[in-house]
Amino acid sequence: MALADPTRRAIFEKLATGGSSVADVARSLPVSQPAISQHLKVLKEAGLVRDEPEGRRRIYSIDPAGLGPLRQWLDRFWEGQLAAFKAFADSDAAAAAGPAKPEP
Amino acid sequence: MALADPTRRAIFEKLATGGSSVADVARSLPVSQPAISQHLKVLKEAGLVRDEPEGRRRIYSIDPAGLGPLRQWLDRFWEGQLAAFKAFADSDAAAAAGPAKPEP
DNA sequence: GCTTATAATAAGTCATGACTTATGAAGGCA
DNA sequence: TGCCTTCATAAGTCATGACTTATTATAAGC
Repeated sequence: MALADPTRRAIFEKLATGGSSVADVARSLPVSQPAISQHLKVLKEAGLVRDEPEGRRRIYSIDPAGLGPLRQWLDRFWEGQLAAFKAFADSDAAAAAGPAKPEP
Repeated sequence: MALADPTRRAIFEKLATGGSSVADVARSLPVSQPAISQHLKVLKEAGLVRDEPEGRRRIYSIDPAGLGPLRQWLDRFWEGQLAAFKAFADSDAAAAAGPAKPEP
């Protein structure tokens, strides 16, 4: 998971507010510029980020094409949780704790 | 993030199909029993899993009380993505690529 | 041409954490 | 009580990866 690292999530959220140059991202975080470049490389390979040269700078921004697969991934993940909840609802523990939700 | 590790996700998904003993989980994965116990400890501290003694075994299962916060976390996270998408929709790149979604 | 700004790569350090084997603790059963 | 099963903890190994400094490449301005 490319978004497991907190620094990478911070970079991602920073870019969520709009495209930024590498130096701009580096200034907003307590890490060096090469570290930012390395993180951006990972994010780019994961399809979550795109870059575009602008003069001698390079503007990074969220890649909207990557949001779809990410969304699907999260949805699939969450379906697992719902299945788990259903398994719980059908279990004895649910009866003991009191039903939090009526059976559909 | 307690679910960053793939082994821990496998354990979580295993428990999503129903409560299991530690040995049962260990049999379903190519890691030793102590490793499973250590992972379960992390998941338990994260509030994602609960345990209950049953005889000399210990049954672990998804903690439904932890699903709410997890859901909120995912939702907040995804809101960030939507904001990013909106930022993209308002940008020049969106105009160049063609609007994927009309402005609300 | 040369210098400066910006970003990527190289190379290496270091902490984190996932895993192992060995051992201890506690419950069920003869 | 002693034995066996089940799980947790201790202690240590080892790989991964996040970070650093140093260097290289490309674009802009003199």
